[in-house]
Amino acid sequence: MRPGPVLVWLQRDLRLADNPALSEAAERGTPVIPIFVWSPEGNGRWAPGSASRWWLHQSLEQLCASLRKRGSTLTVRRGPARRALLDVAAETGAASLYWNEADDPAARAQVAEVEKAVCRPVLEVRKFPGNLLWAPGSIRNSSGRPFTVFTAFWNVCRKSAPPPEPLNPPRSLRAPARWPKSIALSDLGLEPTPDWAGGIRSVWHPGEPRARNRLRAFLDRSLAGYSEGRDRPAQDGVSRMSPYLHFGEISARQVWHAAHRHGPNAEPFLRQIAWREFAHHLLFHFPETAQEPLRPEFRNFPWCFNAKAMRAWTRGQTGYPLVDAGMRQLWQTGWMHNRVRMVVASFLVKHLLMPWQEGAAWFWDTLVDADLANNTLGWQWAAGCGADAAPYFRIFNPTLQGEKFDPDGAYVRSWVPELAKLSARWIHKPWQAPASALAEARITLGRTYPFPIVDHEAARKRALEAWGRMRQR
DNA sequence: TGAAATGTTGGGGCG
DNA sequence: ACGCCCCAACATTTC
Repeated sequence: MRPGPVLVWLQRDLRLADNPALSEAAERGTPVIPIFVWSPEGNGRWAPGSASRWWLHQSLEQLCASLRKRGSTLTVRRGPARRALLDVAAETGAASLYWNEADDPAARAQVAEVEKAVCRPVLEVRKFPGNLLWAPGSIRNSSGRPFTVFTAFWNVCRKSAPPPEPLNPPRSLRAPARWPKSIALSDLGLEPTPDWAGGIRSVWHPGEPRARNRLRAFLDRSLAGYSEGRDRPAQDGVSRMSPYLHFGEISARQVWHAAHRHGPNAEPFLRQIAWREFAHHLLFHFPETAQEPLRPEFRNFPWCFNAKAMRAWTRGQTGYPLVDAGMRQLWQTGWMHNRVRMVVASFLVKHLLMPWQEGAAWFWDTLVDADLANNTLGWQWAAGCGADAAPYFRIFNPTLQGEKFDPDGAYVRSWVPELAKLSARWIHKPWQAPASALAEARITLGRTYPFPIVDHEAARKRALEAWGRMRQR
C-alpha cells in the first residue's frame, strides 16, 4: 500500500454514499483529497447548458458541506482535467488517483487523455464502476451485438446478476497535512447573471440528502399508483430523480435496491430506470447518435428549420395548450413531465418538421436533468429515427393527448394561466370553443392566447408525405 | 409510450 | 311481424 494521499476525481458522482472510488480511498487509511475539475471545453458542443450549470453549482455546494462535516473538503480546479489532476498530484505528493467511470463520449475522451498523461507507476490509477446498473457493453444479444430494442435489452438485464448492493458512506476521510489550493465555487461562474433561476429554485433542491428524501417520498407516496400516475402531468406521480441521477447525487444502484425493497409493485418504475440504462448503453455503443440519426435512412429526411415556429415552440406559444403548458413548465422550472416531453417533441419534429437536433439542443440548455444519453434516446425516439423508436407515422394528436392525460385541464391551467377559466370541455381546443365560452373565460384568440400555429390535420398529412418522400429515395 | 380510416355488428326506430 | 336503414360501439387495418 502506497503511503501518499489519494486523489479522488469526482465527475458525475457528487455523493458520499455508494461512491466506490471514495469508499475505497477512505479504507486505505491514507489522506483523501476529493477534487472536482470544471472543464466544459472538454465536452465540446455538449458542455453543460444553463440550467444544468445552475444545478451543478448547488450540487457542488452541497457536496462541499457534506465533506466538511467529515473533516474533509472539496478541491475545485479548472480544466483541462489532465493538467489540473497532475498539478494537484504534484502539489500534494499524491500516490494514487481514483475515479468512478463516466460513460458519455466526452467524459470517456477526457479520461483517455488523463490516462495518457499520467506517469505510472509514480501515480497509481484505479477506476471503479460508474453510475450504471450494468457495465455498458456487458449486455449483448446472442450474437454479441448491442440491443436496439428495449424489451429484449430489459429481458437480458433481468436475467443478469443483479447490481451490487450500495455502499455506505465512508465513516471518515483522513485529511492531508495541507490541502491543495482550490478556487472558489463562485469563480466558476456557473450561476446565471442576472439571476433567472428563481422558478427553478422554488421547485428543486439539489444535493445528496435531498435526493434521498425525494426518493423516499416517491416510493412511499407514488409507487403504488405509478402505472397510471406517471402519465398524469398534473399529479405528483413520477419520481423526479432524473437530475439527481444525472449528477450522481444518488446512484442508480441505490434507486434500484430501494425500489426493490419496497415490494412487488416496483416493476413499472424499475422498467423506467431500465430505459435510462438502455439509453446509456446505446450511447456507449453508438456515440455519434448524439448528432446523427441511428437509422441512416433518416439522414436525408426533409427536415426544414423555421425560426419563427421554433420561437413559438420554445416560448410556449403554439396555440396547442398541452404543448404550451409543457414548454412553459420547462422554461420556468427547468423540467418537464415525461408524458408531455413526448408530446412537445412529437409536435416539433412532426407537426413543424423541425430537425430533432434543434429540440435536443433546446432541452440541453433548459433542463436541469439534461443528460446526453437520455436526451439523445428521447429525441431520436420521438423523431422515429432511433432505437425502438415510435414509427414515423405514429403522430401524437396534442388535443387528444391532453384530453386523455390531463382530462380536467389542471396541468394546462397551472402553466397557461390565460386559459385557466376555460371549461374542461374546451381547454385543450380553445379554437373550437363557442364565442360565449371564450368571452366568459376572458380569452380573445389571437390576442390573449394564440390560434394554433399549424392545423393538426394538415400538419399530420404533411409529415406523412415527408416520410413517404424519404422512403422513396 | 397513436390516431385516423375503414370494416363489422347489433339494437332500435320506422314504414 | 318483418325488413330496411341508421348509427353507435367496437374491431381491424392503415398511415
